[in-house]
Amino acid sequence: MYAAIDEYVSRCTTLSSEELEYFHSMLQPHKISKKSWLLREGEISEYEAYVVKGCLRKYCMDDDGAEIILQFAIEDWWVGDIASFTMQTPSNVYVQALEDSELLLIHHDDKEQLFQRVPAFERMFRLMLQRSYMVLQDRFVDTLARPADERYLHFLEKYPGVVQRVPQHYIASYLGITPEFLSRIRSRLAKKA
Amino acid sequence: MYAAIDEYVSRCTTLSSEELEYFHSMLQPHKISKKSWLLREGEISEYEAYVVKGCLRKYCMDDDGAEIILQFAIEDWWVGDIASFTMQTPSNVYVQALEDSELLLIHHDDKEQLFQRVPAFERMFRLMLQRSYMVLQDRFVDTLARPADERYLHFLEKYPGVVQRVPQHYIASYLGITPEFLSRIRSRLAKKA
DNA sequence: CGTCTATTTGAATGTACTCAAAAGCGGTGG
DNA sequence: CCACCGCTTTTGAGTACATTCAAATAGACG
Repeated sequence: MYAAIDEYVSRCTTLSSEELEYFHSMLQPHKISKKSWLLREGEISEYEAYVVKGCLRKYCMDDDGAEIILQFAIEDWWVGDIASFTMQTPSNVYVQALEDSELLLIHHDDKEQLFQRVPAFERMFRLMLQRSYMVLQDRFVDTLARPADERYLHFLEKYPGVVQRVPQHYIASYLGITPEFLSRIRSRLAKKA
Repeated sequence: MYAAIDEYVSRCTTLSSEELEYFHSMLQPHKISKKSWLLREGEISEYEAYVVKGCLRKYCMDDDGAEIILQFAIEDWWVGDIASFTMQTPSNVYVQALEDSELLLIHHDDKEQLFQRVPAFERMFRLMLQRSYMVLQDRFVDTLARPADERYLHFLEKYPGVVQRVPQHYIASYLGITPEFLSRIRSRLAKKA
């Protein structure tokens, strides 16, 4: 259960076995079934989730009611609404399972306590956040500077395995295009090869 | 010199006067003249900058050599390349002054030391980063979901004062459109009113 | 005043969208 | 096991938002 997350932590920092055990005690194993939500718009995010097994999506609604996918989270990713979680304010995003999934949840209050007791975690989560920021910035630049077909190819490279697991119209949403247009892109690419 | 940044810090955390003084000792006042760079692509970012007075832009180049503006930084903003600064790797962004500006710089090593000595700063910079992340995410969603004319109006609301200080084609770049198109948007809006 | 850069305007083009309908696919129940 | 239902993907035609290229105009600065 904890092998993968321990490996994750060890890439950021080194902990004593007591610290690691304390960390484990803050985590709540949680199963979530396909299509159910971990968080909905308007709710206050109590937990952040580490994905042990499965696949989720984080998305928001624009004013026209269209969904915009912000993140896919598969094994070894964290997912949550940073804004709602840290400020304990109503969320404007949804987090939904795309497959039956196994998560490790950390509660807001436990995370604060963890930071107090083991400052190395404050650092770890700061580094995680930095990484998320860089990923988002790259994606933003990509979206502005590249046409949709290139963005799709980049996506295939960056997230191998996700395409096979996720319905195509979600990928279109992630890329910022309509499902119809992604379909056309794929058929064009298929012809070339 | 330090009044504004102290106010900034006090919005995040409370410090003793020794801690505050120690913080000041880590900051280097720095003047930078219009059109010169604080950081160029390929360089390793040594400093992050707090803007006391003036205006800067952070931007990157796409593969076609077109500039994409990532951030404007005016008074009371921090600016820097998070990726290059934290990982001490070559930057892929530029930070350039758009006006003669006064900055307070913090060196990478000094920031690390600051985190060691005053853990409250680790927290402060994590909160700053969280805010940056949320701002970027909002902008990203805006860019995907909204047409350019609405994005322009949002920009005017969110950053009042920037439009007057910054050449229009930079704003177009920030919005992810061509200068010609922004010009048309503005003339359309002018007709309506 | 002249030069250089920024902005505006025009015409043609392209990328991506909308709406509509057909085809494909997967799960469920008879 | 097959038939049916709902959802996803594909295909087609018309459209819109935004771009490119070119040229004219306006502004800023020495």
